[in-house]
Amino acid sequence: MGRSGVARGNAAEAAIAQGGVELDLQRYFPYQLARLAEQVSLAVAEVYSERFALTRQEWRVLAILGMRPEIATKEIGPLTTLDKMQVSRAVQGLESRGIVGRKHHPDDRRELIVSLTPAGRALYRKIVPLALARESKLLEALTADEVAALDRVMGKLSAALA
Amino acid sequence: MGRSGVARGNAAEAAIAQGGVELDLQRYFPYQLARLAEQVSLAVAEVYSERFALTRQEWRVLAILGMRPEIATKEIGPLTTLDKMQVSRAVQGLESRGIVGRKHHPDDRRELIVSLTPAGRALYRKIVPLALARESKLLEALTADEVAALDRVMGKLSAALA
DNA sequence: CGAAATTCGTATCAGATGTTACTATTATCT
DNA sequence: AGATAATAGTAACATCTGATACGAATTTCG
Repeated sequence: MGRSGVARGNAAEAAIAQGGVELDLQRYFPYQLARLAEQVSLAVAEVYSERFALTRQEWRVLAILGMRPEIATKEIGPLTTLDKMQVSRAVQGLESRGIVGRKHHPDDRRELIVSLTPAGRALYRKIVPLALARESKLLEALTADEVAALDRVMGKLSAALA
Repeated sequence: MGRSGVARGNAAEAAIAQGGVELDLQRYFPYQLARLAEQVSLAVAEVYSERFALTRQEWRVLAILGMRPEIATKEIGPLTTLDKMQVSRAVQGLESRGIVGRKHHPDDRRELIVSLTPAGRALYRKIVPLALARESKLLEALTADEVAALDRVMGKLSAALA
């Protein structure tokens, strides 16, 4: 029988010869995923960051507000995967630039209700088509079947982790 | 004819009635991907962070060193997707704990050559099986075909972005 | 050869981020 | 009701991170 390690690279073989297991970072799924997510994040950030000076957190809050005319601050976290401090800072940033307004909930004065200002809504209308176009451009690299498969598998993985 | 927006949710319909396009963050691919990557990153960080007090950057450098007995610092960045400052700090952190050693390149004293110490190699041998097991556990949620498809599609997307 | 430019790695400082603790308000429990 | 606990949001502090600039070593080019 042939010696072991025939199908592996030299480094792997060397590691195994030393009695160890080895890990190829380039083929390690968590690393691949982190790298891809970083690339995509950078590509998308061009849309909201460079042209509109929004942070990623502010952009997420803005996206949520586009669908919900009014929303309690405490609801934003779960919807955007931001912690409450990140939400607080993002909303403050948006408010300081006149993109959102805040008021107290009438029945619970601890809560703040956030909504887009007219300027905020105008910004939203400008930015969303660009963001959607960027998404389309990214996914153009794939066939429709591949996009569907990716979507399904990512959902499955995400659900398994939750 | 029915009015438009029949197949959409109320929020979408409301946005469209206002003449705007809308974006559902939960279904926006870049957000889904970022969220999944974050979940996976946290799951994997349990392995190296909690038990061995390594940062993500240090873990990546360690992973590279497991395959390359010696490596120039300047090569680490491209292999790990870290910038030179992150590499510098990660290597310093590893050195301060006796996990790696450094020496000058004999023919170019600007460069530093990094290698695992015996303690570093022992750590590597302990940690890699755990990291691989964690990867397997994550991917258990998928069928073999799904894993293959995911790998292929991620590679395709990543290549298109590079 | 010797000045200028380039490369490698790091110090330094500014800004971003996470953690803890606090204030204000409301809910709960006796 | 009144004390106690819980919740929403933020301030304050410590830490992490990124950008710039620098010193040391080497290379390039006049």
